[in-house]
Amino acid sequence: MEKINTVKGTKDLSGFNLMMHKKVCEIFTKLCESKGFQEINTPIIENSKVFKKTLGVTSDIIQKEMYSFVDQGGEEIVLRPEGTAAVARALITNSMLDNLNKKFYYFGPMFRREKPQTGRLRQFHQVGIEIFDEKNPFNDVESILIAEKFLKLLGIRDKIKLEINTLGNLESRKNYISDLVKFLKKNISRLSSESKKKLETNPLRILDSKNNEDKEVIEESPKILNFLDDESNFFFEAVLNNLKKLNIEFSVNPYLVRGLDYYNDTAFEFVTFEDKSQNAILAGGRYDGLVSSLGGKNLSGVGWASGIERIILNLKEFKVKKKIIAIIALSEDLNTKILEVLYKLKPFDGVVFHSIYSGSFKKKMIKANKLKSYGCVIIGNEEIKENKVIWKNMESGFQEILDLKEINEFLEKKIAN
RNA sequence: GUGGCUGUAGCUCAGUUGGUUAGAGCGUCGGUUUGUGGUACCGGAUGUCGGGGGUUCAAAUCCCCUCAGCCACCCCA
Repeated sequence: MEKINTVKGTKDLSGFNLMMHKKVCEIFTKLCESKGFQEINTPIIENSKVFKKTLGVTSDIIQKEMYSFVDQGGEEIVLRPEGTAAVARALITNSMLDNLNKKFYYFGPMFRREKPQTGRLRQFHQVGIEIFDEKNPFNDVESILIAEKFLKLLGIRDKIKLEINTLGNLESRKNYISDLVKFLKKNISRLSSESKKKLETNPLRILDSKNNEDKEVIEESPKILNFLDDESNFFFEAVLNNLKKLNIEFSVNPYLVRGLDYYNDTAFEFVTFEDKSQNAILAGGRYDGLVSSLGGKNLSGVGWASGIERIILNLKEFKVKKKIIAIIALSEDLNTKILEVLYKLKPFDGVVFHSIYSGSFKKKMIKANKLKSYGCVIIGNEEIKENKVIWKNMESGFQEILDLKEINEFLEKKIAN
């Protein structure tokens, strides 16, 4: 029989891996809830317009990475490649633009048809936040602050640096791009062939090229910071000053740009220090035009998204201290009693009750041991006649007998230490 | 999408210039008799050598194609 595998770039999640996943989401959820964010859960399939109208026709995502299909009703459907545009769409769909609280968080799978590598999958998972509001630098800082806190809670902040830049408002950016293009055209012979193409389609992206020849040209090229108008400049300074006051470490990277069209002004990235390919752990920025480009009112926003798989790559193993308690009976005719006990037991935090039904008694003990049980509840033929069971501490080997009636209270004490 | 590397039991790998029934460690399973695990000892099982085709008397080993993973580019979280 031919073995059927997962689709390229997708993974089954189970066991330890799944647990890490859930842990990241749990930390994220708790943090966001405590800071007044509310969860939003948008569908995995969307009308393709949601992204085509917002991400930019020159972006790789739109050009070649979206999973799309025409459904039986003739509608062009895509598997969502990212979360921000979908959340913005949801606000419009559900008339939430005037809600008092427009801070949202989400997590879930995203889909992009890329060539898979470590930290780059076709189905990957993101957590993210969005703050929709008037354009206000404090929101930019708050979103960065949440990111900062999130990475700290995960224990990976020290592996990661924060880089920040501004793309300026539309006006500033337009002026900058025209000058940049002028300069690059003069030096076109020195550019890589990739960058030559981008000159026509997406000149800003030339700035973060890793090609050495490009880098030389880029160093000499005009800088966005010199093209900011007063408004953009004031906004960026406000963000930076607040970060400084809050003792958030960052460095301004004038070559940091965004791949998606809807971004303007603040752009930031949390990247690992190691010089690897998939080193952006968390990235975001401000988007003024997003909501209106989807037909909503003129409402600005700022937010970020982070790849769960990339976080996990940097995570030291979480220690899960789950205590396993095996429930076994001396003979198989007592298996019904196991079920009785299992049913009687109340759930304890961090405790897993594991019933074992088959094999000789010795086999069951071996199995309990292999499960790394903290203890065993043993149902013995003699003891059960008096409604008693045996408790065995698997670390010390010490055994005692207890009343079945008091099993919850008894175990509560045993588990506590 | 482009280029490079890799692919042998569940896992980590070994496999000599092509040459008999493809190996090790770990894990797994069974045993060392009674209502008690861990250590020790003994024993068993497992592989279409990623898949397909070709060269050859003979292929895990050479050639071609393909798939998957990894690394870089690209892109991005």
